[in-house]
Amino acid sequence: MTGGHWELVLRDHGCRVTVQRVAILGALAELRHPTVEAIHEHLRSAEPALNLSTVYRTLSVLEDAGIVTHAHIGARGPVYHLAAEAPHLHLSCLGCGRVVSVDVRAAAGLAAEVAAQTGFRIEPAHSAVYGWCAECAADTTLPAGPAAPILGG
Amino acid sequence: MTGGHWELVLRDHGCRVTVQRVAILGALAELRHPTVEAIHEHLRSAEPALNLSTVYRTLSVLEDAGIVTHAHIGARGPVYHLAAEAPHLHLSCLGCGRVVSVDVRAAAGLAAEVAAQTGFRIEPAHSAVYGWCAECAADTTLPAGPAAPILGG
DNA sequence: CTATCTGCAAATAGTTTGCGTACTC
DNA sequence: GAGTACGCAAACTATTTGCAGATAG
Repeated sequence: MTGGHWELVLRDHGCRVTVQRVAILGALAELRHPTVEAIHEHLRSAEPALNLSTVYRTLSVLEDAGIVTHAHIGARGPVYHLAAEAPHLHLSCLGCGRVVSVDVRAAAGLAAEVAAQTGFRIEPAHSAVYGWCAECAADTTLPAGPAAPILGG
Repeated sequence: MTGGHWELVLRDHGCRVTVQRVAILGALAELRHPTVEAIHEHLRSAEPALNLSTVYRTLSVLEDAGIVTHAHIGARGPVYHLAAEAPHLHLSCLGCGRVVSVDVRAAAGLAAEVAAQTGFRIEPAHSAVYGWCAECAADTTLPAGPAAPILGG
């Protein structure tokens, strides 16, 4: 995950190498599920001149190149991560907002059931499933959610 | 699903009854997974003076009252439906954008697996799973997605 | 009659785009 | 040196808010 590594990745995908692109890839490797704003904020110290619109444009370029993907998690807008990461399903906590990842294999049963019922082929890696993380589920002061689980267990 | 029905529902939840609220509830019953804009558009003929901001405010009120819920499906923003509908999991097609519903029971296996691995308690009814509907999955002219399924089957 | 709701218009937040300069190859 | 990317500022879209008149209870 050195700067040189990112140069190779960019070149391999036919992208020009720029300071901004390497910095943004570095941020993606370092942060968990950053929003556009989070990436920009994270790089404020290292690259003070980095413009928010450049972050948007760069993410778009990196995504087109297949280096990066995004998922829609909650109202906070899309979050980005490296395409090379092991594909994972995003669990978004309705209480604290944290995002937990699980291997897409956990969704194998769902995929089979959905395919049988509707012919729909799901892409777990692109998806967000909402719910309550272990801590928030234990917190009875939170609104409705945890008190009335839809599925037993 | 008569107008009178919605009056009762509103009163039962401590809400004032207005033409706009009844109309919006009617639209929610009629449309599948409407966005705010879709509701507004649908009611254009019946309630030409209905303002978009009223739709936003009304949905917020109805949601606070527990009559309506929303789910985040794709980049198109939140979609709304009646809380009384059978809870369902939303499948959002990356190709054509259509939303398919399946019973939350399809996610029982996923819920158990995720709970065991991470303690996370999922809320399938609030969630969106992306993928490709039967038609789009068969369409080889579409980008990346359908050609490379992550999960076999 | 009082409290709340609605329509209108302006404000705000998030994202995209045009343009001239700076940088990569 | 040619073509692309960047920073800046303005445009655009989606959503929220303030206010005065209209409506429900």
